[in-house]
Amino acid sequence: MGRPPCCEKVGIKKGPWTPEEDIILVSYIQEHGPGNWRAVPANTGLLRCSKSCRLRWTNYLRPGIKRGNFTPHEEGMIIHLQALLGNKWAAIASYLPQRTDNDIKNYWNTHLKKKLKKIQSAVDHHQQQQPQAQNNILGSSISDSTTSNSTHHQYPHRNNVNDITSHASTTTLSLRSINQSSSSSSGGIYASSTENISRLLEGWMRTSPKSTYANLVTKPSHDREENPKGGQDQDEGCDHDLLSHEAFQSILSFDNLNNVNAASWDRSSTTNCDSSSIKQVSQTQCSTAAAIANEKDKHIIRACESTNTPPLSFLEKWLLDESAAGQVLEDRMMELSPISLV
DNA sequence: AACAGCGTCAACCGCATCCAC
DNA sequence: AGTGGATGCGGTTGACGCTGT
Repeated sequence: MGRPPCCEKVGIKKGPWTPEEDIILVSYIQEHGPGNWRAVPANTGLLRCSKSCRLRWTNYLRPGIKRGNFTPHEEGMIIHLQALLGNKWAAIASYLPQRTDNDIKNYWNTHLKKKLKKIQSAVDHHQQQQPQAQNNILGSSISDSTTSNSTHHQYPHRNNVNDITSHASTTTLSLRSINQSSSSSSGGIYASSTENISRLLEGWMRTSPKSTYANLVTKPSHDREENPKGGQDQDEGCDHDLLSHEAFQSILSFDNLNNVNAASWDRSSTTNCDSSSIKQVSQTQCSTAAAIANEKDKHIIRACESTNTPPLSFLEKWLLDESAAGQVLEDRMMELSPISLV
């Protein structure tokens, strides 16, 4: 007998979320924090299944999400990480905290795959024309990033080095030089969505000024930080102006939802530190790293072990070196390894 | 202007994994 | 150790918008 569905299919709404539903969901999560998704539809009256609520939150409403316009640096990181981890989108997303796994997956499938294919075919074509020159190009670009280790070591899940993505180093460089007509500019959908929610809120707040969400949007962020379980009783010093679009955006921003962040980022921290795939990769790579590390690396690994913090993985060091030290990655490394990297 | 084809991306589905009991 | 529920993840789908004819 198969497993029962995660929710009753009858009476469950499907398809795109409305701004009203978004408001209800955000309001509920603001009050209770993410998690216990099963309870969300029951407690909010949303005619959505728990999965759908979770997905909507993690992929769309969660604070700190950046949409559209992938930067060349992000592209490079995705290409690298995809080559290294395979289609472990959640793991990849943990290195790009502002991006969701869904976003990255979509971007990979719609943009990067094609780009790499194009580049690969160009490389192949070039190789046929000038095999000697091409060997030099590939040789130098790969060795740039792999030092003395084999490609197989760099991309442990790959067996077939002919896979286009196994040439990530090459393609990354190629991508940088070709430099992208980059990126769909589809942030507009989100923007218009939040505008809609903002507009809806205007009317909604007029009728229910005492609502939790009204408290949320008018309460100074420090109050919320200090009173993570809602703190509805401390709204002195803030007026109750209607919510502007900008204000709504700021509500959804990372900084102003700190009280939820601890919980809402459970997903991201999960993928940062606890996700099995990352754990596996980190473990593998740490042992690999230990084998080849110089004194500095060994120091870092030892320090991580002694402080019980996830070690700065070989992957991260490699990415940092490779990606010209993206700020996000650096920040993440500081998070993971609160030890001096000197 | 109407239509077809294509690209994009939000959302769904089903399986995997985790976790409490 | 086994079981079942909850959650996470990755592949896929379908609606929608854009572009070319």
